[in-house]
Amino acid sequence: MSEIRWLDDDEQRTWRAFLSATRLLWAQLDRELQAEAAMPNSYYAILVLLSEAPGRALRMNDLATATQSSPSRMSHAIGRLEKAGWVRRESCPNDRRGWYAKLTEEGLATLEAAAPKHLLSVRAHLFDQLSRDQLRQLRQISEVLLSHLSSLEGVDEECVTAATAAAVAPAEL
Amino acid sequence: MSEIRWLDDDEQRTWRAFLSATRLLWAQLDRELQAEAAMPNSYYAILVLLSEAPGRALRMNDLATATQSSPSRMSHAIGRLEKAGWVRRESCPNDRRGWYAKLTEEGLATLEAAAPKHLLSVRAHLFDQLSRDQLRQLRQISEVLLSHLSSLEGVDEECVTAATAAAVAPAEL
DNA sequence: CCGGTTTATTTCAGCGCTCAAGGGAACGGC
DNA sequence: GCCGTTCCCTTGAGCGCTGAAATAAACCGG
Repeated sequence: MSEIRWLDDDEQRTWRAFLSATRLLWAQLDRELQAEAAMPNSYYAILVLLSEAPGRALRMNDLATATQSSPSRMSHAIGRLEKAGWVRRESCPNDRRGWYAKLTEEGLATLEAAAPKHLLSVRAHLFDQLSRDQLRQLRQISEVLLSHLSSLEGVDEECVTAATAAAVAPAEL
Repeated sequence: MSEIRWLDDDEQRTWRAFLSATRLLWAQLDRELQAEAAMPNSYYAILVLLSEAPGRALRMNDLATATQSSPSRMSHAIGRLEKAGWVRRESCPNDRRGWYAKLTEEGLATLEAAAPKHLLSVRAHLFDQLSRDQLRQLRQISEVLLSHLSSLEGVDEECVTAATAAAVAPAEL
C-alpha cells in the first residue's frame, strides 16, 4: 500500500464545512417541503417533471432515467403517488409492456400550491445567504463536480441537470 | 399572497447544478464506502467518533448530539453496529439510565481498513477536481450556509463541524 | 416463424431513517 | 420521603430506498 496522504488542516476544514452545510441544507429543505406539501423532495421532482410533460404524462422508464433513479424506485414512488391520488397509471397503447404515469388534476393543484413555498425555502436558505460572486463561484464549482461525476457513470450530463431543474418549480415558471 | 419572484435563468442554472452535483457526490461517496466497508456514511462517522473517544467509548446521547441525529436513530444504528460485532454496549456505572457504545477491536480494524479508501474517494471526487481558489471559495460558501442553517435550529455550529470532521478519517489522522 | 436476447415494469426482502409512544432511572420542590 | 418532572434510551410502525429476482412483452437473427 502506497503512502497515505491525509487531509491537511485546511482541507479538513473545507471538507467538514462542506459536508455539514450540504447535509443540513438538504435536511432543512426536505423538512420544509415535507411540512408544506407532505412529500419528500424526490416526489416533488416527479410531479414537476410530469407537469412539464406533454399530456402531463411520462413513461415509467423515462421518469426513472430523468430523475436518475432506478426503475424499482420509480415504481414504488408512483405507487405511493397514485395512492395519494396525485398520479394515475395508464397503459401504453403502442407498447403493452409500458405504462404512463399521468398527473391528476388533484396532483397538479397540490404541486401548484407547494411550488411558491418551496421556492421561498430555496431562496431563504441558499440564494439569500450568498453574494452574487459566491453564487457564480458555487455554480462553477458545481458544474466541475457535476461533469466529473456524470462522466463516471456514463450518464448524460444534460439529462441530469435538466431533470433536477425541475426540482424547483412546475411548468409555469 | 404577495408576488412570486421565480428564479431567473442564471439562478436556475446555479440551483440545478448545485442540486445535481451534491446529490451525485453524496451518492458516489456512499456507494464507494458501501462497496469498500459495507457500511453507510453515517455508520462510518459513528465508528470514527468512537475511535477518537477516550476508551473508544461514548454515551449514546453524546453520540447522537455529536452526529446531529436523534436518540432513536442512534439506538437503531448502534443496534446494527452491535450485531455486526463492531460495537458493544456497556452500562454506565455512574448513571444507571445511561449506556456506553464501545468500539470493539474488530470494529477498529474494520475502520482502519476502510479509512484510506474512503479518503481516496473524497480526494478523487472533490479535492482533485477543484482548483486551490475554488476550494477556498467552497469553504467560505459552506461556512456561510452552515452558520445560517445551524442558527435556525439553535444548534452549536462548532459541535456540528467537529462531529462531521470525523467523517473523513479515524483517530490517527 | 422460432428461440434467445433485450426492454419495461413489478415484486420482495431488507436497510436506514423518522416519529410517536413508552419504561425506567435521576432530580427537585414540597 | 413523595410525586411530578426531566433525562436517557428503547421500541414499533411505517416510509423511501436498494438490489436481486420475476414476469411479460417486444425485438431480431437464423
